[in-house]
Amino acid sequence: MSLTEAKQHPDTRERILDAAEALFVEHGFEATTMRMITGRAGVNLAAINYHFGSKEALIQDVFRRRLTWLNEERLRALERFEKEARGAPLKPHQIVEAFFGVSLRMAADTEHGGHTFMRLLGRTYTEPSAFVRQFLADEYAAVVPRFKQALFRSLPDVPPEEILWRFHFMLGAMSYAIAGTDALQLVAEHELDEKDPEALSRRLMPFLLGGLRAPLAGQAVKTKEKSPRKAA
Amino acid sequence: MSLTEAKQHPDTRERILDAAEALFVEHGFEATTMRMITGRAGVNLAAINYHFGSKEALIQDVFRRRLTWLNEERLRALERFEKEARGAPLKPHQIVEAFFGVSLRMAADTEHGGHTFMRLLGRTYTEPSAFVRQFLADEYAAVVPRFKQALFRSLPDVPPEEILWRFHFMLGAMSYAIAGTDALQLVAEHELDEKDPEALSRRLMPFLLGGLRAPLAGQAVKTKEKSPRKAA
DNA sequence: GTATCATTCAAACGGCCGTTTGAAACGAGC
DNA sequence: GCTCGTTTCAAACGGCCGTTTGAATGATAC
Repeated sequence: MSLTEAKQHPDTRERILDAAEALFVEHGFEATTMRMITGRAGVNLAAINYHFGSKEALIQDVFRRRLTWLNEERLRALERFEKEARGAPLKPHQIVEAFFGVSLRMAADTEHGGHTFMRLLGRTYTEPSAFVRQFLADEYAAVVPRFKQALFRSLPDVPPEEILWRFHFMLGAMSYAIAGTDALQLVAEHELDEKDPEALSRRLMPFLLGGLRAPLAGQAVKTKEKSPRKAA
Repeated sequence: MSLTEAKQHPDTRERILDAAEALFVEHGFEATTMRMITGRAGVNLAAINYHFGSKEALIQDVFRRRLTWLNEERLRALERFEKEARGAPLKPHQIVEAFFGVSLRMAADTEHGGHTFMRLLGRTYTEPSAFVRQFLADEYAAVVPRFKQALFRSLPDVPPEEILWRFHFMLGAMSYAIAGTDALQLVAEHELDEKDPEALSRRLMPFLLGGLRAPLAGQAVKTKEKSPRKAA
């Protein structure tokens, strides 16, 4: 009874997932040891293998816990817009909003770990480990084709291949934006004002749309001409 | 003499740097072991500690070997434009060309390892390891303020803070673009055509410029609503 | 109480890590 | 030839890795 003063164990699994998530962001998968995780979580070393089976399985569960919901939410947002449109092609800003807006909203949640997770996710797109990449590919299998198709319909004048590249560029911009302050300090030696995450969305979304709808590089843009400002 | 048929050792240091560079891209710093590096380089395990002192020092030398030149080249390109301009502010596309064009040109060099290095560099912006981040900050100390100043002058109507963020977004887009095919396969399950690196430049530069010059989010760009939310 | 199941624990396992060592091999100058 | 400084080599070092074990503990139902 009174022997254990703070020993309460409010779901060992969850404590481990939280600790692992934070440590993976800080140090990466390989550099994060089981002893670091269990130490931070305040549980026994063997708890990871007992509850998850292996370190690899733990990594996958860290992603599954939030990524499944995130992708479902992305699809729900897209479908909401498509319902509104009644069969008409969506506007680019709607598609961008459905995919990246949902992500940024999760990144804005600093209370329940959404921010930490989105940083991890951004870091992981470039993660080379084979099994992680395979895992991500599976998790995205349901959502990516839907957004590709929506973009193709939305921008019929842009070659599909070009659209895929720009989608990729947008992913990169967002990931850096969220992984954020770390790399940013390279650019701005002093803290860039607030952590206000809604502000990030206000900054990032125009950039993404500007890039997505930029004129194609059909011919050299370099000439002295005055870059024909095309109105949307 | 004829005893050694293929034993020729064309600079052990260089062989180690090449092997390490490639392996760091594939597996990350932590997951790449000295034995993997020396094995691939065909040199003795102790050679790394003999020639570089430690694994950490090797990592730094891998970067120094190319990054110093890259940043000097970036500065040279910027200064060339500034000389042309005779004191007038540069055009955004010139600044972007000076910074990112040089990078993309190095990424286009698949013969001498420039491509491998740029992939590593992109991966490393999000690298959390403290000493790597500190090292990068030092290496960029000479070049970043120059480009910041050029951008501020080039876009006097855009708040400096906004410019820094957009520079950051551009960095992210480029890094993903170069780190490239790996994360891209998430989006395009089949190979995206060529590896032609000049094509990447043709695709990326319009995107970057479109993002950089996108209208601010001050007011809604879209006709529908005015997004009355305003705090700042 | 006793039996049953899930969970926690301290301790140990083999294996690979980055690094060090001392001797062997090499090469240039004489 | 020999010397001397540089480079390579096989072998070993202590230490930490992810995982496993078997016993202790807790909770639940009878």
